[in-house]
Amino acid sequence: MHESRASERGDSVTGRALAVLDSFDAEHRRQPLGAIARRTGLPLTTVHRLVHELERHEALVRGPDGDWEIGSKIWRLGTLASVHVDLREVALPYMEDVYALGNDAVQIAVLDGLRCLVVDRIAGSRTMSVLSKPGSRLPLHATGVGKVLLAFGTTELQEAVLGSLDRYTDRTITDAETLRPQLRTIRSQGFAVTREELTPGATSVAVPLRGRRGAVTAALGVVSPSESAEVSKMVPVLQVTAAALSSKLVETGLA
Amino acid sequence: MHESRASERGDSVTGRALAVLDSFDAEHRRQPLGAIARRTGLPLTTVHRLVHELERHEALVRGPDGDWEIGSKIWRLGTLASVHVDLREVALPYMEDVYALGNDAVQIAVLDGLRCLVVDRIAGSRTMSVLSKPGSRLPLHATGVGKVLLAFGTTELQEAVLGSLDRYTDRTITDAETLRPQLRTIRSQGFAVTREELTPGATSVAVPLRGRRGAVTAALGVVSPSESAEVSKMVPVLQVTAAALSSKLVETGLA
DNA sequence: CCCAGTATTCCGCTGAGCGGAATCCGCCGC
DNA sequence: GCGGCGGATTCCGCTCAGCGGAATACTGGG
Repeated sequence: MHESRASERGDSVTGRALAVLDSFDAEHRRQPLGAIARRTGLPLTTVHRLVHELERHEALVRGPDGDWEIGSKIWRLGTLASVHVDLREVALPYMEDVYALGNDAVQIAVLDGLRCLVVDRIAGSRTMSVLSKPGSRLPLHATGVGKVLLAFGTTELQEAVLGSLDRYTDRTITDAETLRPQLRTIRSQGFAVTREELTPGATSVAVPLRGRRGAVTAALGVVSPSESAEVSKMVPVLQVTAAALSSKLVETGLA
Repeated sequence: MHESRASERGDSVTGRALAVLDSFDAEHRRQPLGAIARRTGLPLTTVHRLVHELERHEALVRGPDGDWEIGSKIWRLGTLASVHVDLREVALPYMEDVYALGNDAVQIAVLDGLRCLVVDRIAGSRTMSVLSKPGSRLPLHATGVGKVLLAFGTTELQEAVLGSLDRYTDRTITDAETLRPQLRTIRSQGFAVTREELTPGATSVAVPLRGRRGAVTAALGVVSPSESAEVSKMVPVLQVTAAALSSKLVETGLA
């Protein structure tokens, strides 16, 4: 299926270079040349030329074992993105405050297609290590922050997500008719709770963050071990923080 | 001087696309098309084609005002870079601990050419707001973390940096013969102090972080208002933390 | 040494990329 | 409303940068 010239598939050099970068993810942080070629579907020679060109411009670096990985130039450019500047940088002190109040891991996420994108999390050395890392894309229906984004999302989003609900634990809600009223409750009560729906042993609580025009643009949540989770304590802390943070986000211009 | 075809300047499409991305920095986070063309030196039409291609692949986004900015795809890819995964993610809990002990802003940095690259910093809502943001590139000779990296850097690095020492405040050391013995002291005592050398009112203390083979690969520092800075208290906290963190960094493979 | 897998090099071919020029668009001042 | 200006977009003939199959080199394990 990869027998025709790249140009016959209507892609540009820029597109192909970005496809190379896009072949990297958390499970494929470091890759040999052949793996990149296989994952992109591009001919080996093309990938070979592209990775070397990307290396020349510091977008990729090559480790001592010859494997390729994303270079710090990309990271540095990424710190200019709105998700970093307008959200993460603004939210971080507030997340610190939430963390200081309960020593529970704190995270923020935004909507990204049909998933939520974890923007950052605060986790001291004593908190849960299962917490998803920045850059992770999580299911909307099985995480606190995801449910918030889903509940306050468009009808189209909800229908698309409810159309296929994957299972992660035996607590995951995979029945649309069970989840739909939950979303309505989340909307009205202004917070979401998930109990071991993505990860065994982890309970999370999340609230919406609003940007300009009051639109829900992100979600703030905490994740705790289920046996020590204090939902009724977490909710007011999160809601007060979210109100202050939302004001700040309006100021700094998050869309 | 931009009259010849791009190809006559020996650059590739990939290189030019990356030059477009590279035209963005903290002072030019959002740019109109013409500004990108001016800053890259590429013809307007070329830039026009490239930004639209980059937008197609989510590397750039366009704001409501028509200006271009870095997209979250780049940010997400950046979270795969070693500086993020192997350093920042590992160091963050330790930085939290340092912060919790003194409420002073904490930062980590790595060497990047002849400057230091700020990887992250912890600053609650009550700490100094002049602290440099992730992705900032600071002078080596005028910051605590920078001096550490310089002191433990190669002779070539030191000579290159000592060759031109810019002034930032009236406290900045711009005389190589004053700085050189300082670097030796930093090496032997294992920490660096700067007092208002980059920013009026800010004192910073920093210590080295070591990766594999004991090489200094990063620096950990705190920044406080000069009137409340307690250097003699900060140093042991930083050094103990750095020892623990360095062990961790060896484990996780930071080069 | 042999083999298999991986990375690199080679090179004739051609259409993707080039960019100056023309056109369109939006905003502002009169 | 009009004109001017700055910025963005479109057009299109031209050509060499990019293409990728094939050959070659390299590396590691048996």
